[in-house]
Amino acid sequence: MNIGQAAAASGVSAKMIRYYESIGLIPKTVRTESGYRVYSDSDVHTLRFIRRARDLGFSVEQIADLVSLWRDRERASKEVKRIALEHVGVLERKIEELQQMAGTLKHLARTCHGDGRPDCPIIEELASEAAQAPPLKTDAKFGLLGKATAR
Amino acid sequence: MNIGQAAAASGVSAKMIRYYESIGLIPKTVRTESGYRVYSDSDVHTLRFIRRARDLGFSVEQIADLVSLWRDRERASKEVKRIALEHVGVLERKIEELQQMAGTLKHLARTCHGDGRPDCPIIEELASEAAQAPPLKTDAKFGLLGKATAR
DNA sequence: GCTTGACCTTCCCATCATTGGAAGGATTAC
DNA sequence: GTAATCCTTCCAATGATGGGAAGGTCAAGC
Repeated sequence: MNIGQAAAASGVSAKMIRYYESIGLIPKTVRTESGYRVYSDSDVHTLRFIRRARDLGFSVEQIADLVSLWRDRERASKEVKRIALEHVGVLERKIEELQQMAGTLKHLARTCHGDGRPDCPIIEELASEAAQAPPLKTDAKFGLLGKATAR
Repeated sequence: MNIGQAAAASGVSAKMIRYYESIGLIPKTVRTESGYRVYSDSDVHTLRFIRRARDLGFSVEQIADLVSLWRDRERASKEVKRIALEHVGVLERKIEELQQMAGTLKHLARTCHGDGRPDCPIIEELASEAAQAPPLKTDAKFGLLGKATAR
């Protein structure tokens, strides 16, 4: 079948199939005389595998590992589990971070009238001085020069 | 002060300060004769405001709105609250999505031995046929042609 | 046989926020 | 004066995806 049909059957867009091929996640396919890519049911199966992993938030790099583990009949489930749990850890850290953000904002919104008055705790909090301005990445490769460099 | 000092004082990297200037999030600064950007304490205040909003996950576009609302003494808190709550909604949808992913993976990992044996429910689930392959975005602008186009 | 329309190809560009680096000029410390 | 550190602009890359142009191919209908 052609790429469009493989896309429809796998749920991975034709664009992405070509991209996955270009980065080596999937091998180069056979082509017709005129250059059309040709896919087998087995290829579609692989694409569907990839799509599921992607839907679970795995990165392309992780997916590459999972695909090769999938192909390896002798694999140890230990490795798969390790990748999965590592990813769970990443997801959970991200969740916590978002929850922190949402919590802060909800709290601020709760104390905001939300009417026509200009008073707004949300803005006030954002503008407040009481913030640590920690990990910085400036152009400077070393700390600030001297002391009274400011003007 | 110079950009490096403004960066250190605000927690926004020099790179990002220039970027924010280039996209118009912050106005162009005064320059010294030799072209160095010069920042005031007030500018640093703005940058810190921006950094906080960014830390709360607001997009640059939203931050631009928040900054202009901040500058507007006559603003209605209603608008600020609307932006904040809209963002909370986005965050919560994202959280739910990630929780779904993490939940599925944890469930799969729980049923995986994680030892040297090749049996692995995680891989099996990813490879299973039982998946809907719905919303697709192919190159094709219309559905598949005819019926027996495949070869 | 020829047109038409849907499909395929490659190539480039854009996203979003951020970082990295190169090449070169300015300033400061010593 | 020199070296270290800062600044400048410009270009590129990230990750995964979509948009679109320019052009070739295929199948159907006339």
